[in-house]
Amino acid sequence: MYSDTTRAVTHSANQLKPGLDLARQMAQQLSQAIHGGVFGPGQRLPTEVVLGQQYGTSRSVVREALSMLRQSGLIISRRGSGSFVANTPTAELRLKLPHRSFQSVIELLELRRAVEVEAARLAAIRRTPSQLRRIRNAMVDIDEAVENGATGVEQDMAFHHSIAKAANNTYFTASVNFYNQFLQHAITVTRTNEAQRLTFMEQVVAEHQAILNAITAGDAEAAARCVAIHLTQAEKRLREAPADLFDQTEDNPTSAPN
Amino acid sequence: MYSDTTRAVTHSANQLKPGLDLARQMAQQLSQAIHGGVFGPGQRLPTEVVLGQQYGTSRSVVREALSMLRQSGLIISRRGSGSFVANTPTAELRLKLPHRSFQSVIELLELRRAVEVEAARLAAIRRTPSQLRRIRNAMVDIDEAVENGATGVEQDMAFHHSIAKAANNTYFTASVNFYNQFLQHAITVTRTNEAQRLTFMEQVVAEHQAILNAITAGDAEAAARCVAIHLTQAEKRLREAPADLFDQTEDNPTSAPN
DNA sequence: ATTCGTAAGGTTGTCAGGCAACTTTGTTCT
DNA sequence: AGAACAAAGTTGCCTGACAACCTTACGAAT
Repeated sequence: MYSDTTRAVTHSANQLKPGLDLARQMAQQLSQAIHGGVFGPGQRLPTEVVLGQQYGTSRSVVREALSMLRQSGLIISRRGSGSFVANTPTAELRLKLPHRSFQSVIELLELRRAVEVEAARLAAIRRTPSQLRRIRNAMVDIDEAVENGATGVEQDMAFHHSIAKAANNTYFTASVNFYNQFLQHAITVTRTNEAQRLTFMEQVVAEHQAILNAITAGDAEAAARCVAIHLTQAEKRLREAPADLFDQTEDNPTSAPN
Repeated sequence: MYSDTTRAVTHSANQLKPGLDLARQMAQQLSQAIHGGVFGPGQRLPTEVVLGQQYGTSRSVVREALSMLRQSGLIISRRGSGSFVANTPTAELRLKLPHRSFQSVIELLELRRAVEVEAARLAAIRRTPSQLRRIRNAMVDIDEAVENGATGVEQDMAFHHSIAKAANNTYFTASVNFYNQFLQHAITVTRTNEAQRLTFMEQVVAEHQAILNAITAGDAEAAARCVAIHLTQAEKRLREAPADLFDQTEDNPTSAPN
């Protein structure tokens, strides 16, 4: 039954540069092989010994490489049986985030704008009535929270989340959740900018309202435009926030030895 | 200088249930210790041998545990020096994706369009001369690969990667790399659609050329438009690919032994 | 013929020891 | 004091081995 895997040829180039990071190289190649379809979902891949022979490394390296893929959720290993490609492969986007650096927040905002503008465009077209209701409710929640003296940041996140969900595309919601997790701090900074708090909140409410109207009307282009404006303004508001709430250190050679 | 770590007592309970997943248990405990502040950012943790003694395991288990933490971005290991707690925490976006399902590929393409359109817009404005050269080279590489009978998928990925890089925003490059990892298979499917291979490639080349021209000219809106067209067309080409190259099954219990 | 048990082989998890490459520290020489 | 050198420490990688577990095949009993 396992014979088909044994005849699996050396699946192309398994050259490893002898220098360093042997395991990482191997993991990368294996990952590519899996994503490239060389090993289908559920399929058993060669044993650790065989992999070691194919790549010309010892079993230690193979094990560490497999360990990486395992932790990435790409494969599942079972003692006595073998390592199998996961049936629902997962991929991870790992971001290093000095999440107090001003520049990194700006860059993250740019990515957020890219994703949420498109999300809004799709949401305007695809939103179901109940999804539209959820968006509307989320907006009300923001007002409520602000009136109660809260920053409303959480509710703001929920608002954007509801829009992403209305796009009816799993990846958009996952991405938006991911980004916002880290923008939360930055936005909180903006909201606690007491000097301009009221005018800021007025702007935010108006911009949100415009987005909601566009999505309600089913006007995709308008929705996209409104979100773009909203996030551009958000960036502007962030730039006007007190700078000392961020770490200025772009790179910190002492704490980050190469 | 390292004396403070050596005097580090057995930092609480390092009991491991002897049964299974020894490395995972150890990684969990170490992770807890780090998050709990036992090991501060930048601090060196005990050597692998010492850890093995403390936890009563062999160095193999220690190395696998550290490998996990390393891949989680929690620590950084340097040969000859030791393993150190990372100072910049990382976060991960993890997507489960039935990567052969047609619908999921379409959805992923939508997200890709969102990101890469904006990336192209930024690239048109921010690209340095050398980055522009890299994009141009990547395009040439595609032609070359195709002429040599290859699918050119890898080179295509490199092309889009170079554009993302020219946006000069870390998060864009990371995201594009992330998405493309999974679209590689799908695009390979399209490219191996022999029936329409030539006409497809002609289209692709023309679309790439248009993108390059817009970025070269520094025309942000045109660049965005061209990428949007390119990816919309890519989706169209994908839809015309033989359907039997995908798994229709949303979940496949036979190939997924629990 | 089918079912069950058992033995054999294969595979991952863990252990043990060792060497090479590299880094850090300490010492000696100028 | 500064530079060159020696020594010890640490991770990356290799080799070999055994235990726990799974899979398969074969034979015996029903």
